[in-house]
Amino acid sequence: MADTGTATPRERYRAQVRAEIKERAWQQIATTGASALSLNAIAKQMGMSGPALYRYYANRDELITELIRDAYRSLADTLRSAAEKAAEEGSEEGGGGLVVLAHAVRAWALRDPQRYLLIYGTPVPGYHAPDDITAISSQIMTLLLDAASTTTPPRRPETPLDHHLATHRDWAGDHPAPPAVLHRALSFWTRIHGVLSLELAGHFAGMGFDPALLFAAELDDLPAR
Amino acid sequence: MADTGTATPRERYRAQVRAEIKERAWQQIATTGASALSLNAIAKQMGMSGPALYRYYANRDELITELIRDAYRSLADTLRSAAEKAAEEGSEEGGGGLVVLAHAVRAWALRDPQRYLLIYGTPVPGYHAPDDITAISSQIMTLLLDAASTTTPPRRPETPLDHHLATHRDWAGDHPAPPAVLHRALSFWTRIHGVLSLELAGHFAGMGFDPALLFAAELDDLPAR
DNA sequence: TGTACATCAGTGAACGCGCGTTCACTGATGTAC
DNA sequence: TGTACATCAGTGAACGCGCGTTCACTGATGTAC
Repeated sequence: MADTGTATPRERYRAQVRAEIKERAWQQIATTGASALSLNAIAKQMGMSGPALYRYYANRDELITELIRDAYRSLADTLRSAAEKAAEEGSEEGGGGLVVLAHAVRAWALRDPQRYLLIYGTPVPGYHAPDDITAISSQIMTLLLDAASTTTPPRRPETPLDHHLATHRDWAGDHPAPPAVLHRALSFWTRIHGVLSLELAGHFAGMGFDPALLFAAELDDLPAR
Repeated sequence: MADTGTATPRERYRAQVRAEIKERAWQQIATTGASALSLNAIAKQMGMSGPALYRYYANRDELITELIRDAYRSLADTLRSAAEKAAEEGSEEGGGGLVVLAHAVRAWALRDPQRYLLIYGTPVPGYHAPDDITAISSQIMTLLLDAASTTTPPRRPETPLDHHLATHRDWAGDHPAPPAVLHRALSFWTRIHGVLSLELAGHFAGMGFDPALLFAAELDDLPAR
């Protein structure tokens, strides 16, 4: 996919088939959920026999891992470009870059709900993610922290959580954000997820209100402004 | 279970076995997730043959339905008794009864994470809940609305969400709560779920902070106070 | 209190299914001289 | 440009497994007279 220029025809073909397998896998996840992902079913859909897939993925777990990796990467890319756009426009009204980021996440999640749920939903039983995936997911946290930092410093008394976060900030790595910003980023993340995951899981169905407005309202009063 | 007094020995035995089946089912769900629930495995654990379970549950779906029903009922009971306790103590500091309710939900969820996730997590693929379950889940919403009503009326300008909720309140039934209270109840629900579901799904693992403090902080600035 | 019958729990065999995965093999595609 | 060989995609058969569910049957428990 990346450098098709230097690739041999065989390599190009391989990449193509791998891509199609993933595409079918996403379709299947969208209808039956991730835990029911079946290699044989994918092969049948592609007009191949089951064992043929083992030329492309060592086993089922490797395929799922690649799907999760792709999902994380796609989300990180989406956030990155949204952050850049926010920086260019210099839109400081409201919650700074965070609001732009939030709507980017929401759009990304609604475009393909199962992709969001594969990452942030109930974990696939018996599956454990490899290390490089946690690395990408911490990239995402960094993007959130950057965006949360673009607002003016807090003008509020220190909370117990601030105090706690000052010394419990493994997840922030060496990011220079102060506790109030860490709090802001965590609130941002959990509130977005709260609305989004209930919406995607269908828990607002039949309730009669527009989730988009609740989503926006939850962003309107993030802490530390 | 309810009236063992008037029950014949056979009825009592039946109820007992049904209860044990459910107990084993919960154990199984706790380790492998709900989508992997297997009747045969439960039977084996109980030292019976697989088909024997069909004396007690018509099929797998009926068992899952009962588990979900029990979970909803248990949550509703927990909320109800927490609300009563809050009313007795008359604890109006902080967020009124909502804070008490929130901690009741959190304790309930942590006691058995998979039970919470069975209700509010990613839906079990291919399963659709019967009507009486939505009835219990709307009881829960009513309890939230009651608790959200115990605080003083809002002193803030009307938001777009308030405006929207004034005419989009199917879920509130004939509850007399004004839009600001509806907003408060929805925020309460989604924020609780945001922190709790990420925590239960293990997404805070390795981040190094205490989810309880974030949970408390999210309740500290609910809207409409 | 004892006998005849009905009810019901549980068994074992069986059906059909789909799964992940392995293995030996065929046939096409690319590579080296 | 042509031949000999290596690489690699894909097949079909097979293994072992566990699943939900049905069915005819045994044996114990309760009920009616």
